[in-house]
Amino acid sequence: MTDDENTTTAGRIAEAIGERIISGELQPDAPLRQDHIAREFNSSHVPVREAFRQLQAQHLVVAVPRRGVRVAPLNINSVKEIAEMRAALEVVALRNAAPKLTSSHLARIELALIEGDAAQTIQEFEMANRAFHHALVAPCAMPRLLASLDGLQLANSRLVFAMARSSGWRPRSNQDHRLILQALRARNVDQACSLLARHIQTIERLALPSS
Amino acid sequence: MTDDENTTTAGRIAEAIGERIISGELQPDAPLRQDHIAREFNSSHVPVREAFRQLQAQHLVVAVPRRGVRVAPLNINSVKEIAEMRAALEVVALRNAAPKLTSSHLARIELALIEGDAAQTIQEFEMANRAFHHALVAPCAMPRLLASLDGLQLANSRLVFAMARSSGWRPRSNQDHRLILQALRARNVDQACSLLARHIQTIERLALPSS
DNA sequence: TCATTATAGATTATCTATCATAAACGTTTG
DNA sequence: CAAACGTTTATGATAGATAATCTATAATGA
Repeated sequence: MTDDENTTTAGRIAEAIGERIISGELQPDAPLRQDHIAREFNSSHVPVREAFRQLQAQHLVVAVPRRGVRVAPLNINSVKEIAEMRAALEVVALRNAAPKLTSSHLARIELALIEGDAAQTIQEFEMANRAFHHALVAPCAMPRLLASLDGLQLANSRLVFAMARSSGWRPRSNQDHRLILQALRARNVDQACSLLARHIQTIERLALPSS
Repeated sequence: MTDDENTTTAGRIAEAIGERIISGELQPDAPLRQDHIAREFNSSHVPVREAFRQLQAQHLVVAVPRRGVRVAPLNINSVKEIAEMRAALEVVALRNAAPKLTSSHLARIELALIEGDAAQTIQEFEMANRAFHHALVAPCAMPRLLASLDGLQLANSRLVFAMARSSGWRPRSNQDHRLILQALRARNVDQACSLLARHIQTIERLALPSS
């Protein structure tokens, strides 16, 4: 879904470790020892180091010279930061995607919406959520922007999983998504963008109920 | 200024190659052979491959499996893409930075402005330009957003250098920057944000005078 | 004849295995 | 508490193996 870098050993390792970090299987600040990982993936330390550089660029690990890499810490401030970045960038993307939206694009968006309704676990819900937002902006044909948004979505999922782990989780409504799709079907781009921005802020508010 | 990853060999190589790509010394689509670069930097291929992964994350090179990496192509569409991303993100950053701006921050912004006025070459101008925009948003204390903006600034510089190479360059006015600083001194954040967004769009219009 | 295809050799990316060095860490002393 | 020592670990070098790609030449067919 995100990247098909699974052609090289380094890409495979980066993808596998990245998934573990996002799912929470690897805890924040956990050290990643390169020869342990190399043994696990039946490789040498060279592709492992390449994978570390890739994960570092995604902000999933932090590297300190001569002390290796650790899983990136989770700090509550990044919830707001990521939400603000997503709100700003997804609106730009949607505004560029809207004129190119075909009925097949709309069908794909609706499919993600329906899958979100059917989600029973937080993992299923997050997968559908990512699919919805991705389908919404994919037609904009701005590769750099889409790559940024993919990274922000992954970082957001990591935060969602971490918070669900401490606060529990119950199925949520997709009413926001449904209204956005309605606005797009009505060709009301301004409303769709405004709903999208507000929707992302809402997610942030769910995360920080006190503020 | 951008990153102090010069503690490791891989970081040094990535920085050096990145500068060559941005300056235009390395042409788009030029192949980067890992053992040539290793010889040049008196290293083995291991840190070179790490540097490639880092440059790939910055969109400065593209890698195709089993065929190595090449300097990323320059396409005219990315001018608009980068301008839109910068406009959206810098406004977010400035809005978060404004409440924290001290007089020392304002002095640093003004210094970059004055250095831009004194710039005689496009290299000097771009350096001052980057310093201005960086100083403008740095106090927002949003590390992920600042990293994104740094990458976008570098990509923008690469496009500016490439276009100057074909169309020539003459010193430009910093009137936009001056007005933004004035608005900030007057604590008029809304106006500063609006001026900043328009300023970035203006740069895009300079790049594509036909549209 | 000309264009296309097949083939052989050279180049190169990718990765393994092993080793060397130095920094960081933990433990045991003085 | 602090210094010394051994262990662990990151970083990188070196050599070599494999396989994919590229180039140039030869062969084939229209």
